[in-house]
Amino acid sequence: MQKAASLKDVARLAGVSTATVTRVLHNNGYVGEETRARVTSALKETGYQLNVVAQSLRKQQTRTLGHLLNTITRNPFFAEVALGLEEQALQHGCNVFIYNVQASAERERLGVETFIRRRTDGIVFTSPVDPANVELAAKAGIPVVQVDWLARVDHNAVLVDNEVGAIEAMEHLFALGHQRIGFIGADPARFRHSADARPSVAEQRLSAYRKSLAAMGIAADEALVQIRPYYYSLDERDAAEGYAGMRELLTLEQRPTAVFATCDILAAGALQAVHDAGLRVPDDISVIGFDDTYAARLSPPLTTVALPMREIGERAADLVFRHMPPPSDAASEPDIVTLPSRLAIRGSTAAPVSQ
Amino acid sequence: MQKAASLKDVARLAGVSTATVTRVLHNNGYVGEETRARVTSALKETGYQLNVVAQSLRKQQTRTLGHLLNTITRNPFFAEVALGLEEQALQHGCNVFIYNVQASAERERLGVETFIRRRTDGIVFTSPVDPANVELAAKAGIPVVQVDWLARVDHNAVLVDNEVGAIEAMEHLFALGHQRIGFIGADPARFRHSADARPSVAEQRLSAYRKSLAAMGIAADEALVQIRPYYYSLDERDAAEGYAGMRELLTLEQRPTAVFATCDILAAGALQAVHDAGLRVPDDISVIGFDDTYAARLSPPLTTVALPMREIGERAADLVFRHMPPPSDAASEPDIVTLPSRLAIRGSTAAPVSQ
DNA sequence: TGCTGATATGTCATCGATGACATATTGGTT
DNA sequence: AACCAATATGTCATCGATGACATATCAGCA
Repeated sequence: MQKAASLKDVARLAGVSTATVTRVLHNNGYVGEETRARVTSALKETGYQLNVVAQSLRKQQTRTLGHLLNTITRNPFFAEVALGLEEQALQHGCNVFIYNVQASAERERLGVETFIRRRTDGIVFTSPVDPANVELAAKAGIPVVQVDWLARVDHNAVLVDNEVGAIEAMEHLFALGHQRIGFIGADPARFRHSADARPSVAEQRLSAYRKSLAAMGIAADEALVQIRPYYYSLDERDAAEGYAGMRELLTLEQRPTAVFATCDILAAGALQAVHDAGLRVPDDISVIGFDDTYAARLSPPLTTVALPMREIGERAADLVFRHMPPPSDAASEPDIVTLPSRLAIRGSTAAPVSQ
Repeated sequence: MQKAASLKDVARLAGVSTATVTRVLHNNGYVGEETRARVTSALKETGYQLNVVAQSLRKQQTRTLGHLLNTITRNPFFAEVALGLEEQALQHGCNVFIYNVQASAERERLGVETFIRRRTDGIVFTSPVDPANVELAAKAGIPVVQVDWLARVDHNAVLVDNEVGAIEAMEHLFALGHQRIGFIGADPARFRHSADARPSVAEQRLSAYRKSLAAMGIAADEALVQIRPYYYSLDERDAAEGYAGMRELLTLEQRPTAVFATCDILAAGALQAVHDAGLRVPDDISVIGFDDTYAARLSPPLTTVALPMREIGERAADLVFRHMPPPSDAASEPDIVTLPSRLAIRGSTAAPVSQ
């Protein structure tokens, strides 16, 4: 409960000046053998712990990152990103401030202002809500990194190529022999930010589905495309949408032999629908998911497009540090890193029964 | 990119002293009508943002909490707690530093020291690894709150009554008419911290299972108790353990009509085992889980003991603030808050088929 | 002897905000 | 006229660490 010792206290105890204590602490400059010993023992005795607040003020650097998380309640994807970010920040001696934005542009703005006032050395936006807020941070001179999605290419970003991932998923199904492939996904319109913004994740996955079919010369059948209202709530609501989507597909006169769901929760709901219809996965119908949230790793195991979540966070941290002043060399140009996804083949996909 | 304006800059622009600017900023003391206007417009013009670092140094208060998370990779339980904590901290104008401990006592110590150096106003341990680290923080005079588990009762804590929760789960099964109830759970021995420490979560749930049976006058049958090695990894490994545990139970000559699993992932694996054995839940066998992670909310929906995760985080924040200096009144005594769990009855439990 | 460079240590302004204190100007009261 | 309280604003030490700079000592060398 005694207030913490300051440099001055240590200096007094050791009978030296504060400058000498600093020199011992950081092991630079000249310090006599005997003096060093006295200071060291004084440090021990007082239980001195550096005051990082004072240090930050003096050095004009807080060794702190701000992480704006667009949680949309519980999203394991983002939690994993946060972990990677924190891990990597630690490597650089930085700590991370968490700020849950909850899909609100207003809260996101508050978060940015908080971080500006706290003089964080960088800000990471995981799924930015409003591009204007990214701009706000950048204008304050703080290095900014966007994760998962970006509206424009003016700033650093760590992305996943959703299109490639989706195409690989489709090609996996093609390779197994599927031709009639259903789609269950979120409504892209709900996630469009502005007319000139880059396509949303939902849009990318849907368009990749269409492109894949076209590339295979398979005629598009809109009856196979189930666009569902929810996305990213990641609980029973979304599972229910996946369930409903699959139900629709199963009632088709000529039902699909495989279904591509744009996220694991939708896929999980879809699996249940198959099961409840008295059919079996993957014998009667294959299901493939996206994201590799651990919903995919439970039972039954789901084939899915795995995103390197941890690594995304790590790379985001790296980008921040590359752009911290003084900007390392040419680091004034925005860096855009795109990481590959990986197809995790589990038990929910197999060759179709020949008809 | 221009460095941020300071109070002095604003003062100069407005032609007043820094004291006056402070008064305008915090709206206290006397400020003339016309002066206020000049200052206000100077604030606007410079885009002034308070330097919280300097403020913290001066006020000897950082408005910052440290959150030590014993993640053990991805645990949605803790993520939800973190959210509640952050949310509530925000209400008090505080931001939260995240620190992932990854089950390492050494890393936990580093985290505590980091927070001491950063002079956080409080530290929350979610599932502390080593009680000594809690002590370390407390000795530095920082209010400490333990979440989920505590070794001794010397410090504040927010807990859930695992025993009551488990008993309610058992009583739910009894009420449905089950008598022969299996158990699948973690090995308590793996989670014992020290001889004199309070029982671990795993121990509490197991002993509640035994007590419930005894209270009903049902003879204990150790063949029904499946103690499995893993716990809290929350991925396919744990699901596999649940699967294996259920397999064992199903091969019993007289198999249980219901199974109590001490976490949802074990339960999820168990469900799969039932399914693969050609049996149906809940028709042939009931399964009940614990925690209400969203593994329970997918498909098929799982009856489970729901923990108020968000609220746990919120209460933890409250406790920190109650114990921040000056300690509010009698708040020098440790506060131990125990929150109730809630039985979330979903589709995985039903009356047994009469035999 | 006097000079140089290496070694050793102290002084102090600085980072930016705060608030106690001092000072100055009112209008109103006895 | 003298005084007081309310109003208005400025001065400056302080929080703690840092590092530029000044100073001091000493060994080695010309």
